[in-house]
Amino acid sequence: MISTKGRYALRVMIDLAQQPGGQFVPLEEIANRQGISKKYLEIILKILIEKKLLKGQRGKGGGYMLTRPPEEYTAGEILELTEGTIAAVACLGKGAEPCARKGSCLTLPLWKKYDDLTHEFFYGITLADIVNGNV
Amino acid sequence: MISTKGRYALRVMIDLAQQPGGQFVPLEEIANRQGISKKYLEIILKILIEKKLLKGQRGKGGGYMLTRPPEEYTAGEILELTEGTIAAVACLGKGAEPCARKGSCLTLPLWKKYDDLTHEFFYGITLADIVNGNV
DNA sequence: TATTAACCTATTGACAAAGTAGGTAATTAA
DNA sequence: TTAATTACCTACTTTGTCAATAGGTTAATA
Repeated sequence: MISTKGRYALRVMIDLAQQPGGQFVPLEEIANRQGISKKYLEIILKILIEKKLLKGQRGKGGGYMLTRPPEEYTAGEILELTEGTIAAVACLGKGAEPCARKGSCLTLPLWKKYDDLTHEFFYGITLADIVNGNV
Repeated sequence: MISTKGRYALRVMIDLAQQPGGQFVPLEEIANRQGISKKYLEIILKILIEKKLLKGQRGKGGGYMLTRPPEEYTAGEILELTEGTIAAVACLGKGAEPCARKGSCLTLPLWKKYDDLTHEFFYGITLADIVNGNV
């Protein structure tokens, strides 16, 4: 299940995509609009900056800004970078230790198929799609 | 993410579907074959019995047995009954309290679409499909 | 120099996941 | 009738993550 981290991250990115581009938006504005605690948002924005999805600027007139146009972000990218993984089962997660039953596991094909489906779905949707109501 | 509860439940159901029908299989056998602790399996089997997916019989010659033919169980049913829900986000889970942002949430359509996709996928696969390698 | 606003480290409380422990009740075979 | 078998039941523990809070530091601007 997608946690608040990923869900809030997506909402923040959408929020920023809806603001006039090329200028910084303070955290406080985003937090107020989205109804999310400022302190908690900080943590999420920090991740998004580390992953180069956003850039930040300190001091007066500072805030946060997208680093690319909205059509160049996918929902999959945002979710995977904030959640760590979007795999449905642990054995398919990033950096999972190899499962001993791998060769004989009858459920593995099922999880693999679902995993592919999930990735195709979320990586096929851009921020622009969401903002423009094409989803 | 699907927890061990749901994943083990699915494996147990598959295991039973692979045994000769019409006779009880002791928990110990299942646990040994699947490499799952007996005590933990008990908890999972208890749920499966409450939900009528299995029946149990005590005493010598007792054990667990499917209540229907394998083609009449879906993966979705097994996962949803053991996990509680297979929704990707809390606001779509079973018995979720209504979200205040529901009307204006741009991410809701995304989650809803993924939720539909997920349900279609798992409810479209039967135990028989899995056992017969059709997945 | 005061204000704004991002950045940083640490801590907390609540909860669930995953599993353990030890006993009780029912069924069958000797 | 007794012993063996096996499901069933209640309670506990351990570990970890989620979600958030608290309080301070650095950088940029007016």
